[in-house]
Amino acid sequence: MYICATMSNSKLYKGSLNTIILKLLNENDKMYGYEITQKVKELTKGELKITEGALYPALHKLEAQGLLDVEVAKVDNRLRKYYKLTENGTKETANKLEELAEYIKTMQALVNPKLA
Amino acid sequence: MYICATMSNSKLYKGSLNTIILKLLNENDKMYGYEITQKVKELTKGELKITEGALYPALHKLEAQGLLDVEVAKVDNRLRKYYKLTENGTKETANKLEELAEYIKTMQALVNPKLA
DNA sequence: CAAATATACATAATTTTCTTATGTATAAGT
DNA sequence: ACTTATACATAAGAAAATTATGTATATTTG
Repeated sequence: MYICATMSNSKLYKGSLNTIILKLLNENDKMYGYEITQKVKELTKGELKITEGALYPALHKLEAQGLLDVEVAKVDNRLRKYYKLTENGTKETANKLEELAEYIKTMQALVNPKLA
Repeated sequence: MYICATMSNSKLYKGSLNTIILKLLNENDKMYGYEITQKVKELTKGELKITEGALYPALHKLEAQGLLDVEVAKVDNRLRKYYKLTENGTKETANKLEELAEYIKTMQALVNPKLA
């Protein structure tokens, strides 16, 4: 028997995954997919879990948009795909971060109008 | 000829609409749909526009979930549907607001780890 | 040493939640 | 008269997740 005690992966509002990926790559120069999932888990103390079904398609799309470059490596006989920001990716990171800040401000105006 | 000068309705991250609706009803006791769209526009100084295609289905769903009660009124020969929180709706409002606060904290941990 | 867990990628089916487009109807402004 | 505002509604489509699988190698553990 198994009693589920986990908090059903507290909400990742749809639309913020790209921002997270770009920001992490902005800080860490180059990362591979699995590393990103672990980093997010670590930084949020387990609050947020990036699922593979969301992450890998997102990485592929960002690459297709020219925001990321890929470099394949073999470590311990296992494949790794290192992603890093292109020039446009760096610009887009700034945009996304501003968008996020704007969103947070907007939501606070709605949810906490006294502080606005 | 028409040159579009609008900022393509600055991002509403998917998942936050219910929070907004519940919070507004928590503050204003009872509101009707159109009123909600106007209130959001006002509070966010035009930054956020709730589309009808999103709002009405959301209201219907919240009602179906037992979080809202409806009361139909006729004002100036026009229909209005006033929504108000049920008891469960009030509880869920608190949950959603906590969820939002959590999300903002989480995103700040990711995007601004120096402050964490 | 067999089994389970961790590392590392990937994709398909489905669900959720929007946007866009359309429709109906009345009231008020120009 | 025509446009804009008020007030509801729904359908089609898009976007972005979740969930469920699948493959493969390495490491830990009982």
